[in-house]
Amino acid sequence: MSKQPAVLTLADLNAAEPCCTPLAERRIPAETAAVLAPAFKALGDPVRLQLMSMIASAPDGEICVCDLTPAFELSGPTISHHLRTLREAGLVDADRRGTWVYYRARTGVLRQLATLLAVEVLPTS
Amino acid sequence: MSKQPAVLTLADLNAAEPCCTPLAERRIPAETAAVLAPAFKALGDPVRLQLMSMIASAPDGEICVCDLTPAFELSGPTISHHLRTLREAGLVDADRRGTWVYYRARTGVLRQLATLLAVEVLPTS
DNA sequence: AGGCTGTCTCGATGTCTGTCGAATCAAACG
DNA sequence: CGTTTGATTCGACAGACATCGAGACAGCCT
Repeated sequence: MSKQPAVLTLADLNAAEPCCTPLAERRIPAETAAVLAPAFKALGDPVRLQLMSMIASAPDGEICVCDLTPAFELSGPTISHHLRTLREAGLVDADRRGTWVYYRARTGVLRQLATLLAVEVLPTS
Repeated sequence: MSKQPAVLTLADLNAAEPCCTPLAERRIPAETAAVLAPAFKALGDPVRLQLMSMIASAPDGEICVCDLTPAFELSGPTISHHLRTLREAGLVDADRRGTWVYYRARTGVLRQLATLLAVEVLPTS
């Protein structure tokens, strides 16, 4: 299951080193796009973007579902569905401790995405 | 139509100054999420991510549709549809000059998105 | 054990999205 | 002009998605 795959996987995205060069530097290959697109797709919903922000900015690095759900006017199952989407996109990790489930951001992945979108500042145009 | 709206708009995203604080710094408000999510959504498709990269990394800052279409095994209308999506998300601008249409990246918007995803590096944990 | 609370899964439903072929529009060229 | 070439729009269709209520599951507490 962890025998260095031929293609890039989501697990690789949490590494310290950048997986890819910035979007604007050179054309990204199809395989890379296929791996990264789902992460952007997961962030492409207002509710999930807010959830991601709440999780990533949580004071202790993690936040309880019980604090996330009441922040939206949506049913519990719907929030759970969005959290699962973020999980499957590799953006967050879930961890059950007793009654409550805590979510924490995979900062490595966020950093990779930020690097990918980074744009050179032009030298005085 | 352009009388300084109460809420953030896509046009603001191309400004030089950052529109928002990073995701992980503080929770982003619902209105901000509603404006930014469509941009991530547009990047959430492998074809569009590659298109975006091809446009952003074009040597002259712009690239012809006639160079984009043959790079994929997709019909012309389908590529056109994806380009429209990128356009409506505010990520690219289109410009017809004679027979050909050229696309260029709105680097300001890309920069905003990168800033939003930026993550602080922890001080030796 | 039995009940309670928090979270997730399942099934259903209406909407949105990716894709294509055909038709249309825009500009160049005979 | 008519024709050709490049790009978009239109109409259609299969598949994916957001949302919900009902039910299942996991831990607490008495």
